[in-house]
Amino acid sequence: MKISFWLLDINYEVKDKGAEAWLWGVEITGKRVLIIDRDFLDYFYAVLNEGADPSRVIEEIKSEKHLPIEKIETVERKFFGKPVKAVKVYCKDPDAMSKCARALRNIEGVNDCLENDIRFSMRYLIDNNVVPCGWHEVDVVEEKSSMEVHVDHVYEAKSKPKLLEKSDVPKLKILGFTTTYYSKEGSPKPNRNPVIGISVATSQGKTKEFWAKEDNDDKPLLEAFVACVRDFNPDVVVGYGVNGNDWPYLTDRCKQLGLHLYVDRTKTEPHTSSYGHVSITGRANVDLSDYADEFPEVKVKTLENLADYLGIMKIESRILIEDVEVANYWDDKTKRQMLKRFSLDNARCVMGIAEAILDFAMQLSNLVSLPLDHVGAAAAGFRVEWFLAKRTRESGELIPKRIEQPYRPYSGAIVLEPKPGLHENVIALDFKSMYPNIMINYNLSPDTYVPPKEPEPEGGVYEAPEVKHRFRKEPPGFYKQALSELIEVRNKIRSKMKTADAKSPQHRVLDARQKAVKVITNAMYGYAGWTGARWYMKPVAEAAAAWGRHTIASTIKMAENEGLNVVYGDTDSIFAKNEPEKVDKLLVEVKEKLGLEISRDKMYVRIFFTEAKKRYAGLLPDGQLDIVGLEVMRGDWAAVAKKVQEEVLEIVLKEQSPAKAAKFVQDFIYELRQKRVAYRDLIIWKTLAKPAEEYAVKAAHIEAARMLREKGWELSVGDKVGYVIVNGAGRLYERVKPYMFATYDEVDIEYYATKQVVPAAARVLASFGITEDQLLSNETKEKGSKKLTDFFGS
DNA sequence: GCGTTCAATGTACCT
DNA sequence: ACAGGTACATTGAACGCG
Repeated sequence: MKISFWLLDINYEVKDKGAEAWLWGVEITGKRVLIIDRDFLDYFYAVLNEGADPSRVIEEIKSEKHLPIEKIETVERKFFGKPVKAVKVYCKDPDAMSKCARALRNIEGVNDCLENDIRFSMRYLIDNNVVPCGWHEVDVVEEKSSMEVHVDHVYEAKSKPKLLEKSDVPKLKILGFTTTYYSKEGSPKPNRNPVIGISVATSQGKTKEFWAKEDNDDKPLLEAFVACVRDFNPDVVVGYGVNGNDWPYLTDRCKQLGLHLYVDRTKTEPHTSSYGHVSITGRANVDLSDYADEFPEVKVKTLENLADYLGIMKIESRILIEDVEVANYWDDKTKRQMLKRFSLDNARCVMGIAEAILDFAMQLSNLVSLPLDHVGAAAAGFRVEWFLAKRTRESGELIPKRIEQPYRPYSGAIVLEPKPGLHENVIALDFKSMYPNIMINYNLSPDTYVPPKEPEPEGGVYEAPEVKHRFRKEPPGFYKQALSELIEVRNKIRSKMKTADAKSPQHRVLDARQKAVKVITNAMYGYAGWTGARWYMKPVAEAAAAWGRHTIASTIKMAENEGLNVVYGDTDSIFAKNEPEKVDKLLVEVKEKLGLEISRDKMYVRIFFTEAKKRYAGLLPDGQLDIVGLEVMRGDWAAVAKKVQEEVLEIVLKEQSPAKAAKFVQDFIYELRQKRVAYRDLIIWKTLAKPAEEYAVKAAHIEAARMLREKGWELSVGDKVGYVIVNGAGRLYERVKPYMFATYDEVDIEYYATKQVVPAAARVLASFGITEDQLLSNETKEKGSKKLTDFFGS
């Protein structure tokens, strides 16, 4: 029987007869299925020394009778572009591969063993061209089994699944949840604090709540939650921060209570796996917090903030409850309803965010071939790496071992000194995908690099400016092939998108896919220079950067020769006074001489540069401000300062009246001193970037974190701490309090005036001769006194 | 002993 | 745990003074 299925999850089971690949999927009919493939043998390579005799090595391997080796064959492969002979060693037990590889490394003639570190599931996906979140066709027979598996059919595969062109996504059942723990003081711990609530929302628009009774006994609610999951039988389970918090907590708590957290499709419990994600067999467990980085505009990445940003639930419409307050809300019967509402709303937010993110997540999973539950947890470097690993099947490249390389810095891009002040009518020109195109044009790749001592190969080399690294022109390298394909695929998707209705599901899927392709394309250069990369090759990254510098420097020269006035530039962009005919000519000349495409990007009616690089603000034709690098864009300044600076920029750019802006600042400071600004606008957020003991100096946010810990609130690396500066003497770090522990009365308003609002405003206004002192003086509030406008006009 | 100076530290941003 | 280039606030030790 032939069936078509969409691959949701993969795992493997080791049985006496060997390992089985378990493919979990959704049939085209909508049936949920498990397909078991018992016909795949895991393997690794023993790479031979040059000139070694393969048959002798094979004899020796065969003599190692104690090793669970099933089959051996000689093969031709490539390693960093060089042809090598290797012995492919098949093992029945995937878990014994590393042991085998270690033993075979000692055999004479064996240079090294490779790919023993590729896990069975990934091996299966790569070798058989089976792709997560993709459709396949496979021959199967129904399995007569007594196994308790929560799907419509269990099949045994009678062929290898064959990838289909079909690119839609089946209708999936999604379940989102949030939890509430009860702890009077400090972070909840599974060994002492019960789960008092779990709220659930599903893709079918239903919600469910499980709350503890008066005795706070969580056993019944946990049992009810498990039953709810099994009953709904979702394909995808989503939450926010679930990999690090909820799943470990719930698993541990259930263990304490003697319960089984059987939320999967077999009867196993959630378990931590690759990249720290939690695996739920037969379902895709997706932690939405893994995708928060896709939204850099959101600075403090809480569920509430992300939902607000995505327009799912506006924060103003909500009652927010801090962790510190949860127990109080629960204990106070008059407030308990608010806590329940808060939790349910959060579950709805989780479902809303899932709907916004899952398309992208599935396309990313499909593109790089990491299962949906792995791909979010995998860092950018690993996503690129698996994308490349997947391509070794065609290229015959062996996958290198991961070797931690010593860090060796190299020079990167050029940033031009901006011409400070206001400029009218400026155009930004930029190279699209500069590094990827450079890597393609000059065939920069780990397998095309020609080390200095090697003679120039036939067919010639490209030699990078300044750094002089050489790369063979032919054949096309591993990176070039991958990048060309990515760029071509993205162009195809984008042209296809134009023919699809912008609101159609097809358009959504295509847009998600082109974003996934873009992310991987843009990360390839960084990957090449990452010391943790399997295909790390510093000369590749260094040469790309050198060609980038050459490109932008040449472009500036051409622009100036053309008579254009270049006012700024960074890496792959230049900003110039807009003279359309000259720009037209430049675009053509650059393309001709450099073989790279530069195009018009943003047009600025007016643009303002400070004296610093990477910080400017421009007025766009539609009236929007484009603010870059300034305090407005930063997450570590109090909202008061950011709001004032934004208003100042608005006045300066639109009305061209620094005096009016200065007046606004003075008035604002008056309001600030009257304590009329919202308390939350005074909070400063900073990330804990390392463990407490590793800090060499004292600092405000570290001190605030210490105070939280003292009260039992656990913080870990990567967490953001919100604090305010309070009245008192001494260093800044001696006058800090976590914002939930301080009151408005304690706040040191003068700090916010002199160290937040005024510097942020002065960053802009200093260019117009307005000093911090002038901004701080409140003389405009006194009747009859001279106003700044008297000095500067309006 | 005290105020000033400046390199080091730490975070977050830009492309 | 993709790269390097950059700004900026704050700390804290070195420095200068007499």
